[in-house]
Amino acid sequence: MKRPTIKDIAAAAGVSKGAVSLALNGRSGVSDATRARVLEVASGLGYRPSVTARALSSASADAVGLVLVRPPRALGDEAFFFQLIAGMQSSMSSALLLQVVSSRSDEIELYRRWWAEHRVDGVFLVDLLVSDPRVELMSSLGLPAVVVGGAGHHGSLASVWADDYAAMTSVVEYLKSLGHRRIARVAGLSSLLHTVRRDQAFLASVVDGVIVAGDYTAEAGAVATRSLLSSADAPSAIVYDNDVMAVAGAEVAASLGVAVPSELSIVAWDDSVLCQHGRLTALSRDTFAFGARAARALLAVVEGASPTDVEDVLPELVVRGSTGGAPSARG
Amino acid sequence: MKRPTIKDIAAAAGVSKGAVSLALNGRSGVSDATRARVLEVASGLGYRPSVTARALSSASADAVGLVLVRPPRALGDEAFFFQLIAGMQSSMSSALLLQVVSSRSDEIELYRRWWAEHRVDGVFLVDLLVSDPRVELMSSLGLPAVVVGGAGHHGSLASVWADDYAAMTSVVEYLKSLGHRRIARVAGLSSLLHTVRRDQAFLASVVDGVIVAGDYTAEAGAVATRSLLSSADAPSAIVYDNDVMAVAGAEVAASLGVAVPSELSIVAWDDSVLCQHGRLTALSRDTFAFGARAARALLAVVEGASPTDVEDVLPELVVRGSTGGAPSARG
DNA sequence: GACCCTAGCTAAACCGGTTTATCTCCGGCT
DNA sequence: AGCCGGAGATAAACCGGTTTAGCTAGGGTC
Repeated sequence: MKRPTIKDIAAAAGVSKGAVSLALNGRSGVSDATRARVLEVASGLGYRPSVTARALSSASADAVGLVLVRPPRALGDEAFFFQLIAGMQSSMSSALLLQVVSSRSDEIELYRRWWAEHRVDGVFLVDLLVSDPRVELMSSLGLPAVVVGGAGHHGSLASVWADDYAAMTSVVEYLKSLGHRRIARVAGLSSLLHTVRRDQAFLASVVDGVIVAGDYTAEAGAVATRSLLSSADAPSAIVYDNDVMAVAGAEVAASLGVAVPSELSIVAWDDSVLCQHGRLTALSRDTFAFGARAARALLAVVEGASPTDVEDVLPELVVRGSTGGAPSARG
Repeated sequence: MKRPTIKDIAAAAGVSKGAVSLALNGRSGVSDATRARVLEVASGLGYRPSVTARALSSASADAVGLVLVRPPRALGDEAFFFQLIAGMQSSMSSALLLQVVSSRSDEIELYRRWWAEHRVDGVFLVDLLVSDPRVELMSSLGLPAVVVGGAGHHGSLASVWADDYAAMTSVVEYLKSLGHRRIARVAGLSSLLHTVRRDQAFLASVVDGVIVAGDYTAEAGAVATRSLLSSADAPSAIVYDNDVMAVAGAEVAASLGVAVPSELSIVAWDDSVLCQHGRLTALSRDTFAFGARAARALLAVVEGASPTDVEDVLPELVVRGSTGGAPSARG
């Protein structure tokens, strides 16, 4: 069993390969009559162009790429990425070439390869680093790319981003309005750009703050929480950088006999089923829509549009049962 | 900026394209001296073969495919698939071509296309239907494939599967040993093969059972639970087909004032952070390892090994706080 | 009627590999 | 000396498209 090629169409329609190519791609150079005949023959034979062959002659590859740098085991728990991918897919007709690698250098190498082989039409850049070599790489390669979730304005690349600074400020202001003074932040990986942004915003608006490093795992959330709550000047509120750490923190608090929210307020960054069920106040954003927006931005760039910065709507604070007035403010 | 091609290597080494190809692929036909020189030149120039071009001449595409049929929005909540994908990636050096489509016919069309274009070396088949046309399709196309999570023994295809029948039986036996007689099952999509298998096992081992259809969403879990608990002969135990429905069910029970586990026992199929946090008794399997196993099976088939059936370890029942003795058995 | 243009098409090169047919040279055997 | 065989290499075809150069026929212009 073999699928028809452009040669078969040509033979069946009694024209040359070149004419078939022109006809199928809607380009001038063939008469309307010929075009019609070719199209008819093509659909009659169930013809589908081979993206592989097409990519070889430097046209579209009909796929976009996404490389994730991460220990694979850890990936499965991060609903964020799957939501994002699902959203991307919803706005793309092409396929997504996904690969998980373990080091940043492998990632760079992979992007180079994909580019050299016309394997993808463009790529998404996620987990932007503070000074990310990929931005420069994309520009020099001329590979269409969109930065997802950076801080906006990355060289000449398109980007889709959310204002983490403003979001963090709003969270802190909310906690301050409840009377909290000593507030802790359990941060994400410090190499990531958005972590730094959130750190900055946190320190700028907080009265008496402390930042503990974390890595998005439940373990990190538990360890950080335990150390914070057992210190002499324990905070009355903790802001976690993701849902998994927040839930782990809530459990540690419970096990230490620290009541939530009367003695400790908890806020999670990124809402999820986990937060909903744990009744945690969370900073919610529509990751699916975010992914869809990123996909549209990438497709636009691939099609030659000039790169734009799209700012996502500000995440919304969903107040549930895990936040309340500061202990001292209640007397 | 342009990457070196095989032609550049040939020119630099002073040999023909063909010789370079033979040398690089370790095939006979060139002398050791020539081979060494070619390899040296190639690595000196940082040469990487183009998978695109290679795929065109009917060799490896260096990618495997996975098509998910699903409304994209729903996808993000299914941690199962992301875990699976993460596991697959951990055992593969090649990329994964992922596409989400909305209909079964689109899925079939996509597999045909990918095959026709040598775009993938093989594919994973998930969500196997009761009588699935894809099995026949893969055989007729000669496209290497591995059935993931079916019932084992699918035509001539390799498969990686878990014994859902035995697993369901063990769950029911466990509940029976606690004194439960009237047991309900909130099932998954009835078109899926494993749903049917679980239905059969459930009905075969239960004393007084009832099955309600669901679709893995929290809404379905809530609706089913509400209707079960408000009926005249409410069950004393419910087995849900996934974690999301189980958690939703637990919340409905709480809102109706039905105590868990004293008045109602709950078991979830597939463990997750959600179950851990909700203290739900769950049937746990290592989805990540499952994915890794599937990837290895696919690679083996791609490399020409004869298809094998790999049975995964039996899911293990993790007993937490949501199951206990039946009300009547306690007096 | 000679000339030029253009529409419409074909032939051929090209993309970057693999594979096959062919050609040359050298050594061993009788 | 003559013949055969095989190693080592090259040229060329091929995969399935795109793209460019070139050819032909018909119409308009002077």
